[in-house]
Amino acid sequence: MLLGQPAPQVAPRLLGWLLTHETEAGIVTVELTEVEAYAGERDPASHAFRGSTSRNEVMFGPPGRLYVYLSYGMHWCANVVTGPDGHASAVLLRAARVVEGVDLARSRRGARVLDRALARGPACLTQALGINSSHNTIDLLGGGPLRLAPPRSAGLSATGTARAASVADKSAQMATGPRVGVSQAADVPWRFWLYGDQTVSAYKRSPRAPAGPPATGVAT
DNA sequence: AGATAGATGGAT
DNA sequence: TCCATCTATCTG
Repeated sequence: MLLGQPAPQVAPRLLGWLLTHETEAGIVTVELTEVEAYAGERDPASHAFRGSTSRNEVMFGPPGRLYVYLSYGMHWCANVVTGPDGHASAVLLRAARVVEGVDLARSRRGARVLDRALARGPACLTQALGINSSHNTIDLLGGGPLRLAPPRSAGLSATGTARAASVADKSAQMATGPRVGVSQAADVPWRFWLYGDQTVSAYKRSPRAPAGPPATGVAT
């Protein structure tokens, strides 16, 4: 199972995956275009670096669950928990394209927000989907109102070969670079995004990060 | 107990 | 560039 692997391995493969939230107001589905990997206890930038707390507890559980936390006291950010049960790794969902429910997403984000900016940025993404703290620990693979699924192109017959072909296509357009807003371990290229995609958030290096490698590079 | 940095986004 | 103002952690 893909999500049972460490976050740096899972993150690039989640590009193009679909996240759907169905509520009484309607359905919004997004296609992930930008993610970041956080490797848990061994990663100084991870919320789990200093062990389990009431906030990050879900990260230590089984993969496929959602970790929602409050950022800077006002924004919700969402992660997909990865790795085996007991290992706290997660993938932060940074940006996505709204592919279903554009009107509902805009009603949550603001009338004048451009389509491509509806879910551009981790907090915008959760707002467009209507995700908040009440969704923390939800199983994204459990067939509930909030679900994560592979790209449609990967398929109706979700065979290993079909999925592998889709991932290969994605990797051709994928770029990697340092994580955004992270001062620790700023040298690891654990941000992954679809190269040239207009829904990817603008790059900003942490003001405290040391000088490092170039911000972007197309993956080979 | 108080200070502060942080996986931010939007207005000025 | 500044503001809003939650959490976990560090400092006195």
